Amino acid sequence: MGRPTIADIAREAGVSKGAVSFALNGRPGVSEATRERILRVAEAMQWRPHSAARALGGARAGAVGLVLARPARTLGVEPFFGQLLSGLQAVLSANQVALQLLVVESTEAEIEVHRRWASEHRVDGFVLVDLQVRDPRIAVLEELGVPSVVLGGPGRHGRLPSVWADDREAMLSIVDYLAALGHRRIAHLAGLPAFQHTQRRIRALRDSARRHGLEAVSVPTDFSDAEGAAATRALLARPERPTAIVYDSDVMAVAGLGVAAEMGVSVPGGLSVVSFDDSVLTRIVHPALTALSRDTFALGEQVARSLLALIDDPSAAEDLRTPTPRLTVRESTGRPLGTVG
Amino acid sequence: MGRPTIADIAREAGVSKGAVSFALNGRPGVSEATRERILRVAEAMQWRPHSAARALGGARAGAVGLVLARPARTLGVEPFFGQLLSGLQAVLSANQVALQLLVVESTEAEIEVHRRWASEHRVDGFVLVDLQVRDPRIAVLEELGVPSVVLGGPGRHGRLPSVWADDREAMLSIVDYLAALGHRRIAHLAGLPAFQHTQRRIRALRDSARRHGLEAVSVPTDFSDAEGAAATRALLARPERPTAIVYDSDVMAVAGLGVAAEMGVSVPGGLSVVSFDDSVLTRIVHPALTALSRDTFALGEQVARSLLALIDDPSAAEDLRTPTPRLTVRESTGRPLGTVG
DNA sequence: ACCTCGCGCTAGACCGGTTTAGCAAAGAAC
DNA sequence: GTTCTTTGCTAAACCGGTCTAGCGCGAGGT
Repeated sequence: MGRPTIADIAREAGVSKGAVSFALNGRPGVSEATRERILRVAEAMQWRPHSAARALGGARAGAVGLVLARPARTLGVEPFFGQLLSGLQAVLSANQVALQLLVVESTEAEIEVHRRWASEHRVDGFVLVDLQVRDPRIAVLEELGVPSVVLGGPGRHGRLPSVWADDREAMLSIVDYLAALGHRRIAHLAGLPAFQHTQRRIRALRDSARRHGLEAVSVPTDFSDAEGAAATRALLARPERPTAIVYDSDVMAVAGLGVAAEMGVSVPGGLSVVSFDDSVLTRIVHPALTALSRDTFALGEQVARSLLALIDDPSAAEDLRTPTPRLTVRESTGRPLGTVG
Repeated sequence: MGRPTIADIAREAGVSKGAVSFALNGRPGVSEATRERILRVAEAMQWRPHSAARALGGARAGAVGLVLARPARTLGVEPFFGQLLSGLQAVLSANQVALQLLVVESTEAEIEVHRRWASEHRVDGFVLVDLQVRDPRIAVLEELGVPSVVLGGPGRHGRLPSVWADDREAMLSIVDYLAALGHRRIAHLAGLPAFQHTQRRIRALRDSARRHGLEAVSVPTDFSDAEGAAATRALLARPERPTAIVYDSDVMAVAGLGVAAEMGVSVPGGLSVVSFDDSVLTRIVHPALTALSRDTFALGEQVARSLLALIDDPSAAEDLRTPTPRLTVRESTGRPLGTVG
């Protein structure tokens, strides 16, 4: 005999299938004595639910989906996703919910997967990341009616609830700090312009620079180390080069650090470097990078909690703001040369 | 009406459920004309299979499992896993197979998840990584009878097929290269001693050093940047310090580079640095690191292909050797100071 | 004594597919 | 012309759960 089914347990315990189902799911319909007897039998026979059979009865699939639209080979460069995944898992697995992960090449493919998984009843909900400026995924997920949580905000995300951190405030704190050190020309190596958070950071920098009365420029990139390095090279080659550069990702920041070394620009003497993302990367390089620290693991946990709550009660959609990232000052920032303390 | 079922299609096309099933799965039992009519109707109604219903009939679950036993917060530090995941996905998703991912804290928990997923019929097979010296997971998976592929070898892995690269050969090529440059004292910052590949690399270094008649020492670590840095500091503080260090991971290598800078040891003049793993990390630091390059993405693809083949035909278990990693020389290695070319 | 209620349980429909047994009609073999 | 095969299809069982309708029974109310 293969795996025991509830029918086997029912026979063994001398009750009906229905009674077994009630007992195993802790719902009324059987007496306490019978319930215990059934549980003992189930335990003895090492019974486990068959997830497909459960999902078939219109119930939960017991899994949530995360689809990443990125070029296939670039995943794993960003420590961010590893951290996020770990956080998601910590909460999901505690609730016996599995995570279905898929990496695809484009947003169109991602939407197609959303449709497929939803209609195949493979998942109970989705996590949406990399929110774009006019994100086509929002409407599709709303139409599909699958509970979904957006990571990012507070921009437009339709009726889907989001979990977000205030990166505008974060950018302001960076500029305040650099201005206080005496920097007057700040560059910003931004990420993909299509992302909402890229736009928010660019705007925040512009506003803040105006208030402080200093020069600031944002250069969009594709988040890759190659573009980060190339853009840094271009900036440092200008006659009036910036005394500080803010990088939107730690990979670009490290690449920038390499370029500075290559061009003989000392850090932080000749150039201050700030990373908008913190990870082990920022600590293992030399000099260690000043960076915005946020608890990505905790962020993942929060997203998972929000999604599970939404699945339990689809009417309870609610945005949730997480703590604003704090600036961790390390060795890569200082007063620009020529400034007297 | 909700999602269309094959019953709806059958009614619409004027045939029975069975005929629809035959037609949609491309198997004999219906005429070509009927098949096309059914396919057109299914297309028009936007029918999608209900994965749970399929899995229930004793058929495939349409998913494979990957369980990682690591401290929750450390995932994402190693670019290796991102690459591996991408490779796995590329093949799996082309075959409409999903990947169930879970990160757990210990090997015991990992085994428990294997048991649960297998008995819940959630997955059709498993990918096993981080092969240990006497790995308790092997026996469990063999007992469960779930198709599984081991990443790593050629050590003991029972009757489970494995996909592996020859890291013994790889280590030999590193030592040959360093010896040719004139190095006579080589250190090796190894990974966790419990891993099979750690042991193989340590043995390979010892054997090779003996043949070349040079001094070599392996220091075990936990793969973390912290231990990598600490061990490097200890090595460089010795009176007779090594002129070259081989790091088992790129994260440790970068951390070691930082320590060298901090202690005023020039690279590659005072110290040559080699990383056993290649990723964007080794290229963005300065100096760029000489490293063993293997195509981790392709490795993931191969593992996925092997697993799918094994699921299709469980008797076809076969080990598969992938190309030996090749040494990519960059700027972090050179002749030791005091050596005349 | 009768009706009502709630409890504890059973029987069986149901979810959406796959698969098998079987049937009618047409074609082939003798 | 009868028998055997093959083709194309249908009906229904089946997978392993969930869930609803309903039944027998003892307790409580009148």
